[in-house]
Amino acid sequence: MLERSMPPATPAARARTRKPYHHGDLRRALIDHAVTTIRRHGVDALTLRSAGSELGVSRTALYRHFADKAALLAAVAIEGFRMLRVELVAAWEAGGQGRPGFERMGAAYIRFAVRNPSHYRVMFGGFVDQRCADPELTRVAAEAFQALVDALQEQQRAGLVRADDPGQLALFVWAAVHGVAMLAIDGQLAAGAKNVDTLTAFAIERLRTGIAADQSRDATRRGRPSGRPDRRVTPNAASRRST
Amino acid sequence: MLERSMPPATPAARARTRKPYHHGDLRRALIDHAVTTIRRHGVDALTLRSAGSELGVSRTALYRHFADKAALLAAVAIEGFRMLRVELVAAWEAGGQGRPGFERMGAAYIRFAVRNPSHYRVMFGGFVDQRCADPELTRVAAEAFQALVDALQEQQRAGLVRADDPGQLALFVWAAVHGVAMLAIDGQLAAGAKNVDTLTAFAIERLRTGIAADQSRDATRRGRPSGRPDRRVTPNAASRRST
DNA sequence: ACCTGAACACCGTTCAAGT
DNA sequence: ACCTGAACACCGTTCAAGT
Repeated sequence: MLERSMPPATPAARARTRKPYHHGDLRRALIDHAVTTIRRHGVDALTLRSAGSELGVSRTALYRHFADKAALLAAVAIEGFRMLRVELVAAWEAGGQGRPGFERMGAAYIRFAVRNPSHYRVMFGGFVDQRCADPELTRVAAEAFQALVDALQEQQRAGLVRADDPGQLALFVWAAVHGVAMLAIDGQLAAGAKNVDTLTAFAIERLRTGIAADQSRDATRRGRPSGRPDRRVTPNAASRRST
Repeated sequence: MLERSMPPATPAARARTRKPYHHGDLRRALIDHAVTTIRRHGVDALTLRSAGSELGVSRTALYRHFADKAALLAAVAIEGFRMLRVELVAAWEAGGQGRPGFERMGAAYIRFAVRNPSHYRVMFGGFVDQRCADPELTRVAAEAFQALVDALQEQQRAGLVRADDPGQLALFVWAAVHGVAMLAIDGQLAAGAKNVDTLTAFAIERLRTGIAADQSRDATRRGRPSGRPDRRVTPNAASRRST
């Protein structure tokens, strides 16, 4: 009764401490339920009615937290992009950047998709309509993409990656890794993590070769030490991605 | 009346010449309607009821031609894989095989997706459940994939592509080109065919570099002429894809 | 054979009504 | 504020009945 008569001042603080009608944090529970259901039975099996009854609330209670079903899926996608960005940056830095960092980053991308197939499917499955997408979703997606652009630009400065437009390079790398991730979570590869890991390692190595600065030739012809940066790089071209 | 009293002997011939109740070829019309509707309003907008009323038949008439809605989508996917394979092989041969053939093949893949986004989305959107998929769908998908494997193996024999497992190589190449295709048809690229063409050309060139046999070094070190095949190739490893 | 129309068991969403 | 229950306008699918 006391905490009810003295609610916290800010909405954020209130959201953290409120004691709702029937549920602790229905918004959170709805997102978790969506993730679990999609993982177990596919995105078609996610219905608002079953979600409500599963969570012990009415089947319209969800409209207190989300505008509609698409908004619930958008929340899953937003959470996914945030997680993905964190894991990509962590892998890049844990690998000490450079070439091993790039390899770890690629592996981290596939690992994220395999461990969070529900998030990944919603993020890239086209369930959130492009035209009326949540601006927050657009933002976090761009931020995750930017982590890849940043890594490529740093490698360009280190002379590891060829001096093409970093935006183009990033789109290419993302497309390739995304394709492998889809193969992995769609069960198109023979069952078992072994084939996924094998293809992942193979793909990242071929990718790295494909975008590598022409080291062997350059190193031979110009005798430039590998630590010396190649200044033909045009980092500005990457900061604005064509979207 | 005469043709009714003397029906053709085989079911196939009968299907070709029958004069149905209300429609010329309802099966064909349903597939076309599905493709048009998906292109214009997305796959969610495809309902059996609207299809029926649009085509002037009852909303259950479709069950005479398809087991259910998933079977209709499977038919779209099957048609798509057949078309894709034909176009891939045609591009490979029109390019005179080898390196220009490979480049044309990659461009043809993206072009197919851009020109037939409905087919492409159904083929790879996960609408056809993996577990109870039509065996015909599995077959035509494998045949389209095989066109890529064949092209890679021929390039291996010609010393153009490195001597890795052709199945792995094909999975990697397909994943990358698929990712670009998805970007292209999902409107993730800035509008206009120019950006699609630019990214396509860029991706194919980086891909080719990534999977190329180590020509420059080999040619220099071993002095082997480019026409001479590299016999380290293991073509057998590719004929059975891990599925 | 091929098609119909009513019926069944579902959906997402809205909204007046409760506490 | 937050939740409910009835109602609305949809689905895919089944099936006895028509021609």
